[in-house]
Amino acid sequence: MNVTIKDVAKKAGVSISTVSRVINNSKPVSSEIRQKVLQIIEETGYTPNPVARSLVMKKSQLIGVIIPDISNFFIGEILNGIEEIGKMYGYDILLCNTYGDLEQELRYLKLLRAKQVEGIVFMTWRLNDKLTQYLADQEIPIVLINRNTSQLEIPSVSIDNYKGAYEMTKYLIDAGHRSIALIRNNLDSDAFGLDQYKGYKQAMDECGINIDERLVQYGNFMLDKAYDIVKGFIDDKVLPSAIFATSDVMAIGAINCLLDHGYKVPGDVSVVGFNDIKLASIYRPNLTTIRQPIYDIGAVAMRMIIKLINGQEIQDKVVILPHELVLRDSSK
Amino acid sequence: MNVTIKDVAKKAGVSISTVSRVINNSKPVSSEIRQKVLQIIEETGYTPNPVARSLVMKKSQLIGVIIPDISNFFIGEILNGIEEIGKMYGYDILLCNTYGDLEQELRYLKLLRAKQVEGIVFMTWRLNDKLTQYLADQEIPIVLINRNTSQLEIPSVSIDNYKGAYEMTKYLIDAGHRSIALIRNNLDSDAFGLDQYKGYKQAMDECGINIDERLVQYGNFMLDKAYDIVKGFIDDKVLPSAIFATSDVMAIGAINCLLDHGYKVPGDVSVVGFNDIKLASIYRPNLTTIRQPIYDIGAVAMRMIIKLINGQEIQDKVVILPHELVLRDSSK
DNA sequence: GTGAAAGCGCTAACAA
DNA sequence: TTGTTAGCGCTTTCAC
Repeated sequence: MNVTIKDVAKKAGVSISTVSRVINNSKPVSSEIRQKVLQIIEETGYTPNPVARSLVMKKSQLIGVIIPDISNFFIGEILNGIEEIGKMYGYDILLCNTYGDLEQELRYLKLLRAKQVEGIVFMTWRLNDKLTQYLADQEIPIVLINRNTSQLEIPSVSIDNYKGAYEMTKYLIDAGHRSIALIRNNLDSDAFGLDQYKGYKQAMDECGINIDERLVQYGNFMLDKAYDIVKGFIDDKVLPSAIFATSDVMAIGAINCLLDHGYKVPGDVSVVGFNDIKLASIYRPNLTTIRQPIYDIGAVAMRMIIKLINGQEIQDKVVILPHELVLRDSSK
Repeated sequence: MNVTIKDVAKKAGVSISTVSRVINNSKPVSSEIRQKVLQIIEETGYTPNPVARSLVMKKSQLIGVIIPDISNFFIGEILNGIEEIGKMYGYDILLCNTYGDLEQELRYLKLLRAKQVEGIVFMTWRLNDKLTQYLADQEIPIVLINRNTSQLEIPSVSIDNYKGAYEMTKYLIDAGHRSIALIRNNLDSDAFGLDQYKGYKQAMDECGINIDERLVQYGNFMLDKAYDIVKGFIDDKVLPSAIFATSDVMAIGAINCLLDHGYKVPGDVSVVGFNDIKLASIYRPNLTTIRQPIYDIGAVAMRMIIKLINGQEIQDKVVILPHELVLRDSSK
């Protein structure tokens, strides 16, 4: 059996309230007694039981983190940010992997509340109205990652996907490309995917380039899917001079396909990505991409949650972090 | 305020014990009453408070997972296995990221016990005697990942690193290579690194090949480090015909360096890795490597912990999963 | 400044 | 089969 507050009180010859007071510094305690208690705590190696504490205080020092895929390169980096800030403030992380399944997401949202988590960092591939509404209705703080729900003002942190996609497309156009494929995700309910599409369209429109609908495809974040799409371009003889994939992983899928079929990148086709995950600069050719401050996204989200938990004021509920066009070797 | 067992009892006109019984199926309850209670639970949306439950039962349905780096490619895949099995058995995961720091590891080990986790899955880069002893002394189940501590018989799951390294080296030798560099990790306290070295040495010895000590270097799992090591080979004009890196990431670092300096892989130098992370077959050239069943390692570890928690018998405390030599395009 | 006692929401003897 | 009651380990009034 573990040592409890009772044991400490008995050994110190005081009441448990007194012990509680010295642990929490909640009320003045005469310094002699305080010393004595501290000494006993030291001797016995007593640690307050967080579960009991949770029960009475309805607090847990726990933050729930709901994500669609732990092994995803992008998410791993975000988690680092979340974890580090959490640790800094003494919060632990209850991790929930949903595989993007709505059922799971709702289940976890419920479960986490039951587990007395004090806040939730939520990330999903697609955000439909039902989910948004549900999130908005929660009484514990929730911060969304990578999705801004402009209407309902749920706290969120992301980059400006519209601008990012616009800049990338503009760069490609300025480099002389006229036929530019877009491999985007296939989730229409997904605000950021839509934003990216709008950015692409805007740039194309501004420059008076007609969008060839055959070149706008849904890749659904998957490497293999992107590979197949490019294979389709090749088979259909509509291979563009540039391919813009809205995730680095899809860009790599595209390049792999081109390489496998004897095309040179960027010699024959320029391929660019989005996110700048670690892999983007590991892979050869290095990926031209839009850099998101991935670690910071996690860190900022966590910082927000903690502020929210403490009832601190936050200026902007919707945080937009800066992005950056990174030119590397996969495009020209 | 949330609805509690009391509320349900009152509304159903029964005692809280009865409610508890229908929730847990712990004792027979007449079916009329059961129906009534179930109905009220449905109506009110009542969920038992796990914290209160934890307190009284000293159980939490929580398993602590201590790992050195969430964003590591290898670990992400392991976590998938852990998570999925955990979910299957109703366990949640308390995630702890240590960055391989011993202090953190010990701190978390303590913290997790205090949080009433029922078991711990532990993974670290290096395992010294102090830590091993500490782990062996814990009274809650602990399963080690990727390290087998033969002496103390702590439950663990990994592959046979000795054999894996032996087979890989043998393959290289059989392919005609005589100068084979080994880029290993630099942690001598680390059993599996040592095993890998032994496997390499054994194969070399058997074939009567002298090991050129200049070609055995410490890469510490880091891509950049491996890159620099190969740069060193080039500068020192001791470039071997094959490089065996004990992690895929290091192998990729090596290849990148070779590519950047105008060498062909595998034309000029064969490079092979270890682990077979997803990246190994995404990267071009595809990596020849030793495949570990990464997902399974996590899954099996979790399954073991759960058995241990339930006091079930487990045949082998030290589980060795099968590995496999995967021939791809980075070697010849 | 200190202690007694109530209670957080639940489970599990023990009675009935 | 059901209800009463005593805790689990802690914080927090409320007296003193």
